[in-house]
Amino acid sequence: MDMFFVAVELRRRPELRGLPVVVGGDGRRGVVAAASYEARRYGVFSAMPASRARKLCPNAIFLPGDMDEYVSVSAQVFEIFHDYTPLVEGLSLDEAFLDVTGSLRAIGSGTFIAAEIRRRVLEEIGLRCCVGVAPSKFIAKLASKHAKPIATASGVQPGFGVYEVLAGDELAFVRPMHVKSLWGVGPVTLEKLTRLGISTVNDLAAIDVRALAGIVGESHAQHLHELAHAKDDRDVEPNRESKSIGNEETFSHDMYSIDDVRTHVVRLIDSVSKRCREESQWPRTCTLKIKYSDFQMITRSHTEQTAVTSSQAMLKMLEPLLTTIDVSRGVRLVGVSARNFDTDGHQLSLFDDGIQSNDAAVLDEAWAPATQAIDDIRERFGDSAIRPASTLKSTELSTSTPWGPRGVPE
DNA sequence: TCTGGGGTCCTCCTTCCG
DNA sequence: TCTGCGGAAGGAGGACCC
Repeated sequence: MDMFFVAVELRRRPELRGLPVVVGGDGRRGVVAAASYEARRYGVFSAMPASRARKLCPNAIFLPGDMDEYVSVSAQVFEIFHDYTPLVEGLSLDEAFLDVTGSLRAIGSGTFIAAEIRRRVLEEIGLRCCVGVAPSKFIAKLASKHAKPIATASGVQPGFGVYEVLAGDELAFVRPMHVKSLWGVGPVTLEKLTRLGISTVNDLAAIDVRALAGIVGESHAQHLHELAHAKDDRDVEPNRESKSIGNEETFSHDMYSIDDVRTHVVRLIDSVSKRCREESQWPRTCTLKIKYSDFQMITRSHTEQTAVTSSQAMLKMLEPLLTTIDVSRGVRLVGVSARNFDTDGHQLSLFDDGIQSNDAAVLDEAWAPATQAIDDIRERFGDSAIRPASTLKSTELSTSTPWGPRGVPE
């Protein structure tokens, strides 16, 4: 999708079309989540600190994000995708891979399907999208980038809309590109490759994979080597299971009190455990993430023998880890995540059954009726209807960015 | 004057256990 | 009984993606 978050906002506020519009970055510590092409002409792009974006483009209109609306619109777009193939692998809210191999005979060529999807997304939802058509996911991804409009200081050049790379043309397409176009080349890897004198995919393809492994590690080297030779045989996976569920939040002011940190941890646990239950995922491992005021980040995790889902059980796992946090350094961000999911729930100990138990799984079971009641109340009256008492003041420090955990009451 | 949030994957190190 | 080895699992952190 083209500038998805901004495009959704422009649907609601058409008077802003043609103006530099930025979504996100309205908080004291916010960053840009998406920028219109008009804003990009001034050098504003996503992930940029809002303060810098304001300097580059003082006329930009900053809008707070509305994640619920983006999720809803994304679902409508994905419904259209499913009219052409059941093999849809969502990459994010605004991006997906579609395997249309089985639809070619019944519907038409890849480029025909791509054009149809573009037409319907525009007519039915009012958003523009670009499509890359290619024999593999990696090349299709690059082709879709090739199809997008380009913003330059002199204006916005319209893109192709649909760009196809035919089987056999992949190498000719990818070889002249800069290595940073490849998946897996970020700032650190780019720096390493540049030191080796590698700037294009062609340069990368010429280097021995063992020499590359000495620089970036064996697995990463193999991955880059294959991409440089346009090899990518990954299937489109429509039902990829999530490996972890988490929430994190950056605060408008650093925290120096362990009680404040704990309050936010309780709130984040409440949100994460709720999502786990909604998705029927029972985690065995809970991780606490802390970013100090000097931007040093630490993670501390705990793994239980059996899986849990209640907030109380997760708190039991993280509470001892909280005592290792040095709050005197100032805590800028707190995050909680759950992983190591068991698909078949958890087993109960035979020797322990109290809600004061030190065993997280037993605690989990003891709290099950209350947890179910909480979920029922939220289902009927909304997320803000009930919350942990210890979190009643916890939103005071929160950033005003829209990217915090969903379901947090005002 | 600053540097988000939600993920995945990988690597390295340590610990435990047979 | 002690020691060393190797694999599995866990913990921490880095890099990357959108």
